[in-house]
Amino acid sequence: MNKRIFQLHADVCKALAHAKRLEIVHILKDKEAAVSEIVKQMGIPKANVSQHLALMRKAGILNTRREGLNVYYSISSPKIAKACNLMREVLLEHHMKRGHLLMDQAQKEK
Amino acid sequence: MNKRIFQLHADVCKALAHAKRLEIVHILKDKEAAVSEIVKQMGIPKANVSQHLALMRKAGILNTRREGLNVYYSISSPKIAKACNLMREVLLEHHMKRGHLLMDQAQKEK
DNA sequence: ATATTAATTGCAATGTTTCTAAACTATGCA
DNA sequence: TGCATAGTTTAGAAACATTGCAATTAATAT
Repeated sequence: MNKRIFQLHADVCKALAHAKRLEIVHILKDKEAAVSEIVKQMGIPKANVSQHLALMRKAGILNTRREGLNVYYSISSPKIAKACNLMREVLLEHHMKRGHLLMDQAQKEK
Repeated sequence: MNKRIFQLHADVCKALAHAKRLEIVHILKDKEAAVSEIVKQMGIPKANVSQHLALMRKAGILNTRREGLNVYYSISSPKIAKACNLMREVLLEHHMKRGHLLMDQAQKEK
């Protein structure tokens, strides 16, 4: 196995390895959205959203298209959504097994 | 959608987001291996391998078992291997499409 | 031209990750 | 016990990532 492939693969993983970016992927999972729409749904500064979008675009995860004032982002491959779902299943398996009841923990915060 | 789930998901992604860790996952993909076996295959310091293994174990990606002097690591869920394969396909699609011929680049190095 | 709205970029501050080297723990055996 | 082998942990330095804020670019309309 070629070590360069592991590095490229790691770059894709890194691009997904952030809660806000996974939230963006979730927002885009079945329809494109303009930056301002994503900002509205996430409630964080536009500059920060833009930075995360640029990073994922650079990693080949998102595509972009301008229409007038708006820039629309979309997921570039359905396989990314599938990979995300598989990983979510893994984490649910593990955290449920260990008695980490996600819903209970969720109630302790914002 | 609960924001905590995105954080947990990001934690799993982070645990995979490193070339050496993906190489370890590849080594373990269909059989367990002792630390010294992984060290031999990778050619990097044992302490460093141990750190990466501990990180993935903490993230729930690897399981561990001691037998005498040796500690054997294995992948805890086949879904992780599947998720890795999907992601690898995505990266191959994207890099091939763009004329980044991986094999050519590979010949320039070790 | 100027103004307006949408989005991106540069930069500094802060926090996180990775690595090496050395110290340490665990097991087995003479 | 003492010693060797296998693994882990710690400490500290360097590299990298994240964020907010201000400045900037882009498109459009007046």
